[in-house]
Amino acid sequence: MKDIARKTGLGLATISSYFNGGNVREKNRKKIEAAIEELHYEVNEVARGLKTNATRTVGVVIPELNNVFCAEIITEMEDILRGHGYATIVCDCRTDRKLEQEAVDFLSRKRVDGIINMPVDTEGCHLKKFLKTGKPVVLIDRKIQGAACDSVLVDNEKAAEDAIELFFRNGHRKIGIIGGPEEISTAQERVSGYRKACEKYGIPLEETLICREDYTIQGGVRGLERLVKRNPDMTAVFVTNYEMTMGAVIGLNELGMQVPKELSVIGFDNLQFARACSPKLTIVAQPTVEIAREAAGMMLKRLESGTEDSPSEYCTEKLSTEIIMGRSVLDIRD
Amino acid sequence: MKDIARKTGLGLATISSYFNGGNVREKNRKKIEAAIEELHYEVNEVARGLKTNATRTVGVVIPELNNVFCAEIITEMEDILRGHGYATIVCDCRTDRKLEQEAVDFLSRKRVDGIINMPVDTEGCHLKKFLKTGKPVVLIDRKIQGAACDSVLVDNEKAAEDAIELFFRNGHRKIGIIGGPEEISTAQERVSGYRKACEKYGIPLEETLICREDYTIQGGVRGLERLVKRNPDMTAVFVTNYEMTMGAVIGLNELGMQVPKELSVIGFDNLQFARACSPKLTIVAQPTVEIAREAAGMMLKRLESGTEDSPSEYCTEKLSTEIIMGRSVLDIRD
DNA sequence: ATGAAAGCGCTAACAA
DNA sequence: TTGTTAGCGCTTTCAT
Repeated sequence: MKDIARKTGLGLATISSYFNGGNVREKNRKKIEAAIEELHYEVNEVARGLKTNATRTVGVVIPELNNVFCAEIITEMEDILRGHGYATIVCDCRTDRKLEQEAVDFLSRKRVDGIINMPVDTEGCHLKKFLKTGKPVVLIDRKIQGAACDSVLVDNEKAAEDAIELFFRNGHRKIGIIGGPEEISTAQERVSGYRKACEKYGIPLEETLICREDYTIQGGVRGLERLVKRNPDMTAVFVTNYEMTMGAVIGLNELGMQVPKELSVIGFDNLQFARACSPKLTIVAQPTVEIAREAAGMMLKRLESGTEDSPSEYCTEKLSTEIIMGRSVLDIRD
Repeated sequence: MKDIARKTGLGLATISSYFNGGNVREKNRKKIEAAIEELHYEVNEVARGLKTNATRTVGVVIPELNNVFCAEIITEMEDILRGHGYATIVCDCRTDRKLEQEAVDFLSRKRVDGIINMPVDTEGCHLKKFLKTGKPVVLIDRKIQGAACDSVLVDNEKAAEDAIELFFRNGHRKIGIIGGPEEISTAQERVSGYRKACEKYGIPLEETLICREDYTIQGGVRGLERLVKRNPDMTAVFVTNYEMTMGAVIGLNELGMQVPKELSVIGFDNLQFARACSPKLTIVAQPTVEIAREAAGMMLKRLESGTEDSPSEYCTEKLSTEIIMGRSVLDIRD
């Protein structure tokens, strides 16, 4: 910047003013532009960030980048944030608490203006230090009890209830579920939705029909094999996230079982994958785009409302899922 | 930092030295640590970056985050770079040249130490300015003619030839191909590999068997429908990337066609998806982990070799693909 | 509308 | 080993 000041004979303040939309005389504007061209000048955001104490960057911490649900949300959020002049730093913590803590600390040292997080640590310890800075945090997908921040969630109990209801209406009474890890709130809710629905429809709860896996493809394969082996009379299975759904389909495939003749299936998320299954898979789909929009919107609101709001009014948005019909649920009513 | 200097009665340099692994007397080390704790101090990487003119951050620019091939590579690269103390800023440019240019410029202003890029602009215009800074660039997956940087590629011609050879050995002579966009080097190579293989095996080339789509799921659906309609006697199809493979499977599904009885198929990438198909899909798989390792390794080498190397010795690594057998290729020899 | 000067939080060269 | 000091590139009063 000094160079361009020298070249144009102007003061530093004028150049700075030029870059920040201030008033600069037409003549000087031209001169500055010429100098920029000649010197290949490019603003140094590092220096600007130091001075203004704002990096116009938001950090995103997620358990797995290599996960369609996360990837879809991030893609959309990034678009929106970029549209408002904010950059995004994505950190994938490999579903590891320690790496998650490191990611948040790293972003904090990089002085991001806010963090959007799909938490692995359900206690939220990793966010404590960052929250003390007064900068905003938005949680997505999983809640943390008593966290001082906004959240965007999905009605997971309802999602599971809808799936069980669909099975019930088609005559199923022996319905298995491949649930997620005990400590993740979405997994708790989906399994409790299953339990409540069974109760509601008078379906006897059998613990052998409930299995917990780890939200991975391999987990889905294992879960399906286990359920099938333990419950020869089971007629339907509900799988509670996308990776495990893919795993369950692989398992059925490798066991040579026919869907829906031998087993009815309702999966989770990823419409395109559902379409690629034969027959087309019926799924419960989460509104990824809306989740992203909502989260980005909340973050921008905090960021742009100059001063921090009163810390009491943290809001929690709960979105609805939707069943997308395929042909993987057999009507066995006689 | 000043606060902790005041609190401990030490000089700034001592504190700085403490943070940068210098020698600090045990007594003072203790005092500093106590002060850090008390003040919740955290290094300001923005300031450090300004001073040292090195952010220990590498930028990654890719066409789509929401793409398994990209996501797998990024996940692995991030891990490696993090292990060497480098952070990663990922920019998804939505397969848009303008956004790609903006992403590179953004990273440049953020003063990243290097950029890893899977280019959309095959001319490489977007990198020109950044390359002038003398900082390293590593290209992955797609080459750019005459670019002053390292590249990690895959032997795409060989990949296509292997697929066609497999079809040929199983008696197929009417083999369709769903190719990618004309301007992308991988797409060119995969189609030219197909042409060369046909020549080699004496299979007459028919232009109606070749269709070009855009590497998306919808493109795959369209391509498959088009090929099937135009070539009633076609017995096999080779699909040249993962998204289009999924699309082709969807198309086959929705057309109610049996694989491999009515049509043999070889897809591309994503073993898990191939396993989920029924029957299991035969695919050509790219070595994503190796690509990531190689790219991260090249970047680290440039970054850590203090001074820039002689600009002549840019290297290009070419990795091999592998066929993973499924049951989607029918032997029609009589 | 423009210029001079202070300072953001840190590192590094030099001196003690 | 520790302290002093200058300065990284920018923004921002406060004068002019």
